[in-house]
Amino acid sequence: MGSLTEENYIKSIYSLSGETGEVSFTDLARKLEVKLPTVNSMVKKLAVKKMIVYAPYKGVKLTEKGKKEALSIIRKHRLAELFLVKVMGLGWEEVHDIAEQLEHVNSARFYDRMDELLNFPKADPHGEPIPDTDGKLPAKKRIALSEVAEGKTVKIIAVSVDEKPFLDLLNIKRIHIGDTITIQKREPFDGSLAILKSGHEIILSQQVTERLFVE
Amino acid sequence: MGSLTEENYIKSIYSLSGETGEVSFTDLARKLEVKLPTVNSMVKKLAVKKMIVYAPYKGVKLTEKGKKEALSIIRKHRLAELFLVKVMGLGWEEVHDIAEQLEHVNSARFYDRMDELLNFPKADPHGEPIPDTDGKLPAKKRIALSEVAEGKTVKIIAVSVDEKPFLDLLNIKRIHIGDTITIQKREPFDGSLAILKSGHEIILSQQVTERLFVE
DNA sequence: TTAAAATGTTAGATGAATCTAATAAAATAA
DNA sequence: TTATTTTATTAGATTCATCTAACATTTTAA
Ligand SMILES: [Mn+2]
Ligand SMILES: [Mn+2]
Ligand SMILES: [Mn+2]
Ligand SMILES: [Mn+2]
Repeated sequence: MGSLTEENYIKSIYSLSGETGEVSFTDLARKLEVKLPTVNSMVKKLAVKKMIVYAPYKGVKLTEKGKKEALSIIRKHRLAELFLVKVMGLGWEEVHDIAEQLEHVNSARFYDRMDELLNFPKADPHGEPIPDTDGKLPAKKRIALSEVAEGKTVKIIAVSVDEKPFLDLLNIKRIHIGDTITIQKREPFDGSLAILKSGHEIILSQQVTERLFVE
Repeated sequence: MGSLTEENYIKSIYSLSGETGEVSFTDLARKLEVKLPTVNSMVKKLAVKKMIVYAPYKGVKLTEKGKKEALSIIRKHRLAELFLVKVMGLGWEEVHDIAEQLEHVNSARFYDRMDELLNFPKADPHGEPIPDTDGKLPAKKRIALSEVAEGKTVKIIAVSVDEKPFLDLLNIKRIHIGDTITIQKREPFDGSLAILKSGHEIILSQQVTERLFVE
């Protein structure tokens, strides 16, 4: 484990990694809300610690060690979020900010007890999978609601954003993980969807449906 | 709220304050495990922030603002300890180190929910009182077991040390908060006590009985 | 295929929190 | 009361994480 700052860099690099695993300095700087030279010097430090591979003017990429570290932090974050919802009775829209702090708590006992109390859960309150202790992530295929054809009935299994404004909107629209919905109509002009949930019609903009995942 | 470092200074100054409220730089440096000049510069900074009053070569003393800040951190620490024991099922000997981290979590919701779930508790797992939201501390008179006369029957209400080695020893001796015990004999040579707890004799050194409080 | 734009790097500075070495003041002991 | 010891202060350096300004490289577009 490195410093809080290092942990946040590792986590951000992980979450920005796409197919190739390469992450640009510009994207990292935006995500972490720091300037480019800051990222540059931190990246060099993480390279010395063998958390990432780095060569000048190439992007940056996590090593196996770095990936494991990232998944360990993500595990703590997601366990904490679920614990805050299930045990402490907080809403799914208010747990992310607390989990951002709890994910840096250094105590295996604390997280092992959470895991036990939650009965070794597989997903967080936003439907995101919880990595196991070895850093294994149960990959589940999921489709964005924005890609689903009219007439289909699907179950909401995850949201890809866990920040308050988005989840506040879903609360107002009464959209939750586990809901079964039917796509009634897709508006060609703006891509918004009219969906049916237990008899009620709900209108969702494309910005929303792109961030809702179903199976 | 200041930085994590500032919070730890405030908390240490509070816990070192005796009658007068004055704390020496030397004591602070020892408690925080830093050198004297480090304390000196930090103290100046806290004085600017009106958390303490400071004049060169005088000790340092918390202002009302500083005292409130200290009690708010202590409240979080003790609520966390009790939560870890009562809700998460950890032992009283392993919660202090985790609470040292949790006390810096910035979230009123997190601590309000703890408080509710624990039913607005008055004391932590070590018998220490939990300050309320306004920073009021229910002062209870308590006597060190080392001061109690032979023959008396008393109830253990608190321990003044919550570090693992001490609590591990109490666990081995089967001494817990709430236990009723009778002082059988005080050994004049070393001040150790033979006590009786539900029929069993337990020998406790003076170093232990000084840190056990009864009523 | 060169000019412009985007992206990444280097140099040098800053603030926070720490240190060591030297010095000053206050408290204690001879 | 003076000398010694303890306690506190100052000066200057270090490490971490950050910044701005200037420069270099790579990518994209004219
Ligand atoms: Mn989250
Ligand atoms: Mn989440
Ligand atoms: Mn404690
Ligand atoms: Mn305690």
